[in-house]
Amino acid sequence: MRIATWNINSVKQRLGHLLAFLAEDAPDVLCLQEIKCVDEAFPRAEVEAAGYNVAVYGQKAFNGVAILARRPIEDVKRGLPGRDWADQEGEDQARYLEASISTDTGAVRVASIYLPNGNPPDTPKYDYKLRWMERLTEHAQNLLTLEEPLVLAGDYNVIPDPRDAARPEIWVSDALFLPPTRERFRALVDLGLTDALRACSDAGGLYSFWDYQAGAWQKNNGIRIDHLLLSPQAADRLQHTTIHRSLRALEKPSDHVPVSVDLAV
DNA sequence: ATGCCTGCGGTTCGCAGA
Repeated sequence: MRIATWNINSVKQRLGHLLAFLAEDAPDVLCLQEIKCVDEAFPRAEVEAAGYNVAVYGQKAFNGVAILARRPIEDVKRGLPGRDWADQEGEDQARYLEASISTDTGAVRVASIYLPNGNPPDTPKYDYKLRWMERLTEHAQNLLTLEEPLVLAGDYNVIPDPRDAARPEIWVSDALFLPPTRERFRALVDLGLTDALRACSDAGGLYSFWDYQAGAWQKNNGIRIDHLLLSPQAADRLQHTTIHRSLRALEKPSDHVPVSVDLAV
């Protein structure tokens, strides 16, 4: 089965691209981030007509995550345990959605993750990012005790390694690449998770995001920040990881492209 | 050194993103 993740940067602006991707690539599961709408505004009818079930955790204007799946979506959980950290206005941020997807050989647990950006680093936004990462790690530790196929997929807003940026020097003071960020990402992976792309390739130049500004796409000035982290039971079944680069060349693209894994289940 | 773009809310600008 194919499980994909995509920061779509507004599902309303990108509905055409979304339906085309579902039709042409036909992933079994698609985790979306930055849908930027409330639950009621998600284009559920169009996505269901394309053959997908939908689980949404949205909010007004910002953030928002969803899980689309051809098979039934069960045991849906909105937010990290204990509710998400409140922002300065006291509202919860819709950044984590988890569910179980049935397969012929058992269930796969999937999470759609939109990890906080954290910039600028000398502000509470960075503290929020680091604490969110610690809460995610604590939750992942609990999920791993289930010893089931698990895919933690999403926009982590983390550049794990210098080879994951075309120009690492411009990110050295950025919340996506600062040592505390990378250390916490490493701590998450070190629980026993596998970075699916790195299990398939050691190469540089494999990016999932290109900024809209300054011709980043045309210069291939990209970074790899969208990741699928696999439990041992999922990693054992990993066949392939794909970065769907061509979507960045479309008219009115998202600044991120989908990344997918093929699992032998 | 700064802004470069894009989406959103709400109004022609500010905020957020990365």
